[in-house]
Amino acid sequence: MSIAIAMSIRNNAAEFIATPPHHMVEVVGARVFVGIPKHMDVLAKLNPQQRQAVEHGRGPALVLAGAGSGKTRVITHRVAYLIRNGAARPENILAVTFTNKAAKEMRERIHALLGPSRTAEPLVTTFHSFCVRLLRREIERIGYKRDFSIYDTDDQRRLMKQILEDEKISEKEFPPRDTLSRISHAKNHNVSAAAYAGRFPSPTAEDLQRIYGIYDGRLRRANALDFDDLLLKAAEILKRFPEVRDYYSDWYRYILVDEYQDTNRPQYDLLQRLAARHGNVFVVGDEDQSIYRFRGANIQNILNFERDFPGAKVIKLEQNYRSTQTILNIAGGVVANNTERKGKVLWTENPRGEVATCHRSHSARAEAEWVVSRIQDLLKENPEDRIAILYRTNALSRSFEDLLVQEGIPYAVVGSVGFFGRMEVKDMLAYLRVIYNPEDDVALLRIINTPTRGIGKTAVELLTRTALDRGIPISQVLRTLAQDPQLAGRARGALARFQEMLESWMAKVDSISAADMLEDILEKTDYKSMLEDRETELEAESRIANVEELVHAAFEAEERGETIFEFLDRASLSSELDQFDPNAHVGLLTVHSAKGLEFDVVFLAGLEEGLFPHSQSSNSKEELEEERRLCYVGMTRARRKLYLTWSPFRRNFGPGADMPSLPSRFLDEISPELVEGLDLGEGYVDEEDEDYPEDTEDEDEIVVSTAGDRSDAGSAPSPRSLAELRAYVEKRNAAAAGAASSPILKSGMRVRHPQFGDGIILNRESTGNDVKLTITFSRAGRKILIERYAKLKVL
DNA sequence: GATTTACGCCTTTTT
DNA sequence: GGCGTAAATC
Repeated sequence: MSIAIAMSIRNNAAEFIATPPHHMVEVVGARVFVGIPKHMDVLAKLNPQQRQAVEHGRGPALVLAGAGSGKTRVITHRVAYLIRNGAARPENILAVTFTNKAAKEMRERIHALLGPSRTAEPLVTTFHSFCVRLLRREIERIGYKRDFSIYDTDDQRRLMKQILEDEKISEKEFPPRDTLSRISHAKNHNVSAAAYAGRFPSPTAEDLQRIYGIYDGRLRRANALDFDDLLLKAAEILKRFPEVRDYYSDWYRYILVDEYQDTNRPQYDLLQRLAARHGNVFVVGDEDQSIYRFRGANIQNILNFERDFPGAKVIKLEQNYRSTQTILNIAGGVVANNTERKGKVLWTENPRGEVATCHRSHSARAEAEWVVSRIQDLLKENPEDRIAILYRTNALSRSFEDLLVQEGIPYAVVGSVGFFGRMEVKDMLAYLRVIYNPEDDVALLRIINTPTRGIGKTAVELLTRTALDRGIPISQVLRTLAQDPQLAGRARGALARFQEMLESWMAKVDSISAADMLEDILEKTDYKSMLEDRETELEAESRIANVEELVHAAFEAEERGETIFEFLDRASLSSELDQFDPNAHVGLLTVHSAKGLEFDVVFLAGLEEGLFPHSQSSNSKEELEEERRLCYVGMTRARRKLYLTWSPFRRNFGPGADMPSLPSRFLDEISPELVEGLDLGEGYVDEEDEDYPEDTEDEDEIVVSTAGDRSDAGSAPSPRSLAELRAYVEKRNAAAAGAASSPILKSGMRVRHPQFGDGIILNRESTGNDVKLTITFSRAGRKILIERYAKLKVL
């Protein structure tokens, strides 16, 4: 019966939306947009166009906002304006972004505008997060249970591999990644499994259609949704249940959308339906920054907005506040070569600024050396600068990272596996998922023998086969099989022990917190000892620390009053970009992940034909235009100075690997007078090459002192792989942070916390590996913190 | 069942 | 060149 208990709806995970007040419509019905604004401060620092956008009344509006023109500013100010003028109560405003990072920033800025004493907050969130919230409340209408799981790409891949195996389909013929991306593509275009072959004819369409159908069926049976489903199912509910649509549409009277150029079909449908009752859709976007076509983003959404939302007001923001005129001219000159655009010309009152610098290197290594030495000079001159190295593909980060580590320059990188993507963290979360949604077969298979507990391949096959034949979840098969006398004793014993463990956790589902549950899982499974015998000490340490940090995160989530599902949802929807430290002085990231960010100085690296534009995205005009927009996005991240680097002799793989590369065509599209060093891009071999002997840097190889410094993170690195390199950096940083804040804390001490402010330690107790501190903060009240993670400063 | 070796691939990826 | 997966070993 434990399964039945676990399936019952816990807490009030779904009660995220307050009941709408009866007088809501009256509030909104008042004419609030005429007359003298009572709150000039919200409008004060806006230019006329921004102000016009912020003050827009009801009905659809499209703000075409060029790079650096105050896009976020317009949205945040408009939210504040609507609230201040009484046009809407905070809780009736919905602002949607694409990234958690953007949502967080927006929330903070709105908060700053409105001040603290608000009872309700506007809902500022991502599309996916919004859908999850809606689904946790409404999904039973379409036959799922409220405690559904969210399948990330890794889960999807596991499921797909399982399906291919069950169906005896070769992975060679239908590579899981590829197949999934086709399915995703279909979903992003609102094409169901049943309609697949009709809409996307191809020699393998029939097979794909079948696989797609099975995949969807399996998801449903696992009570699971993939990322695309989150949008699709939410949109479906709003379509099929007009009363639900009207409820949400009445509730969210004002809808604001950031980065509208990146919306896809399901997102568009969602907006249409949410706006059904009022049409108050205020979207901000820039067609020149549409760079997610490959993920289903439809640039037509922004190009056709006026057609789709009749009577839409269109406002252009063309004044740029970020960059120098030179940088704008460079970027503008490149993107002007595109045809699929509405056309904007950015201008700025900022100074003309320095010309950009183009530099050609004889190898990737030399490129990195040049860039890093420039960075050292720049930081010497302006230590407060924030500098970014941007590149088209993640593979390019390696040479820069190597050198930055060697030179001891701290940097932040997007592109490694984020916290919630770590194997050990995912394992732990999979345990939770099974406990809270026992139908989640993918999660169950992930942990059934992790750590190993004698449930081998044969046992697992028996389980999956039976589950498949009978159309029931594996957890149910497990219960019968664990008691089946026909099963060999040893296997049965292992299954029974695992089953009992699950049973005991499921029984506790309503009585203990996620953090306690995780602790219990760690203890019963002895998970940490599995991590202890890893190849390197460094790896084991880092993995164990991650597991502990997860427990801590669950603990903190609970402190904030989050439900277990809110915690799990956040884990599912978080990305490594969220962890990128925007205050780092040197940032390494792909141009894609740099969108929405800005830096004082930008190095745009790897500007070669085949790399940028990428050879695999140069097959059509559309693809090439997207590459060009990408280049535009990269260039416009820079405030003050832009560096462009390329190398004809980068080691590249695939066909034509040993051919020298030509400089990127985007370099040719820049007016020569705006860039120094461009002329060097003419040929790929010239006399200067003699000045660059290969591997001049051998003497820089720092010899690791061998005298018992194994635990010392200060020793020079000799890591082979990127992962090792990053683990090393992580440890070095942790060591530095630890050294800076290692005073022994005691009860009665006054401390300062970065978020909670000043407080006094009431109690300090050890619990196993952790030291828990009870602290009363004057501002934030009483909190319980883990000493290791709380970044406390003794006062 | 775990560890080792071989093979094949190789964009971007807000969620 | 390096990584992840898959068969091939111990």
